[in-house]
Amino acid sequence: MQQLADFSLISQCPVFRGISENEIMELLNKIHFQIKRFNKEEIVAYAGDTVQNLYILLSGSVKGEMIDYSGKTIKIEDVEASKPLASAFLFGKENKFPVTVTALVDLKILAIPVPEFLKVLQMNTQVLKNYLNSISTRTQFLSQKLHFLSFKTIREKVAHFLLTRAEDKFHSIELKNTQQQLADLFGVTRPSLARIFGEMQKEGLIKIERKTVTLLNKEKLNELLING
Amino acid sequence: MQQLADFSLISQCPVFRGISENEIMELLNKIHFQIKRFNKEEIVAYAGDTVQNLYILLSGSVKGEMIDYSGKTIKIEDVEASKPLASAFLFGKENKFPVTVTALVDLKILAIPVPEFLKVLQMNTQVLKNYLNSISTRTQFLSQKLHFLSFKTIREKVAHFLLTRAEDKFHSIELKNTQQQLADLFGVTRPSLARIFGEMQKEGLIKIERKTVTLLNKEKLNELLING
DNA sequence: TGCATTTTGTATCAATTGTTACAAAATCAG
DNA sequence: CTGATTTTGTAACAATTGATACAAAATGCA
Repeated sequence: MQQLADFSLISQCPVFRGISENEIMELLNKIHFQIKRFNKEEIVAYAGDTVQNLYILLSGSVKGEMIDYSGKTIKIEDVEASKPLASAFLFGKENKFPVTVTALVDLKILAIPVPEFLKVLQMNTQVLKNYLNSISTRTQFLSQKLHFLSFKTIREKVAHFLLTRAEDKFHSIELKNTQQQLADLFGVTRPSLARIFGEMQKEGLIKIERKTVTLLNKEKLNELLING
Repeated sequence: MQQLADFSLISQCPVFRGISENEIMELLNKIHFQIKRFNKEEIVAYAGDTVQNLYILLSGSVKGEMIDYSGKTIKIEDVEASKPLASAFLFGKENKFPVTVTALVDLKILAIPVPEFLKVLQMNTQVLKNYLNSISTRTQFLSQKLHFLSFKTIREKVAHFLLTRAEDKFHSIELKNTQQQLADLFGVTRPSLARIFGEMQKEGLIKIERKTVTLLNKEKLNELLING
């Protein structure tokens, strides 16, 4: 009975999405795995530990923390059921936990050893696709974020943001965020962003009315990205 | 004969590393693939095209370029035989060429359709491992770079760099780069970096002799990362 | 409508970094 | 060793952004 509930949870995990509970049962019957239980506050994995299993949180939630050189901990992120832990760190050169993982409540974790998970990937095309899509999407997200961070000045970030939003043909954009939210997105202060908006408006690059931004000179906006 | 030369090239590609040419022949016999030829200057793929094949450059080299809004092109990177093209963009939400790919010389490309490549991944554990390792390593590289960029001031970057290099126990580091190279790594100018080194030395955080940096106060260096 | 709250525009000053320049120190080749 | 080249230390000034503050404008709600 307990097992049945688990399978239903597993099917909600991104890695097993689109697969029936019966199929999941069949798959898992063919491999070795463990269901581990942790009590609240118990440490699930230490930062630096080699990742030897795919861990899927079946119930409860965990926090990820980094430990600095003086021993203090800094919280990084929370993960809730039924998501995998460190799924981007199963393979590759640095297949180690980037953070120390601690149970926030009593919880259960499905642990599939990497060699067994490889078998699953080879047995089931859907799981293979799911996993490849998941880590690829993550890579692409990081790539975009990195590209965005490569713009150093606020002007460049704004120009890139506006040109990306405007696509090819359109010349006006509806902002759905406040300046504060945009500023957070760009990693700058709100007054600094407002200053740039004001300057770009004075220079005739854009026109701002309420929440609508009109691009008056796409060519010059684009030059901002290239030259500097 | 031509085919044999190709297989030898394929075996040097990261995705097929560790697999004998015979095995590669057997694998490829079971799937559909194409060997495409492009003339110098011919466009292999346009930015935005959906990536529908795994492309492996068998001979020659290509350049990747982005096209900006005014139609100008900016060179991004070159790829030479026998590397894959856009291998991180076969899957995921944005499985599109991030750049326009142009042949630098006459060249040959092995094109394996994604569904066929999935079959290869399921038939051969080594290829599966190679591919997972390759995109995971890339993700981890991007993660680290992103983490590094999250440090805003030069002081933070230097502190993080020094503490990471010093590991846990050691207190001195041999710099193997010039200040100029370090400055490029940090994305700052050389005089700015030198200024920070000077300041940190005056404050008693570090001591610099020739190429040796001694960490005099790890705790304070660490505080730089937390507080600011 | 009228009032409270949120958002925006703007100003001033401080902090950080870039730019440019130049000389001292270190390294290298002959 | 010596002279040429590279690397480093440092200074003065400009440019950019952050921090803080405050009023005007917009928005939301009773």
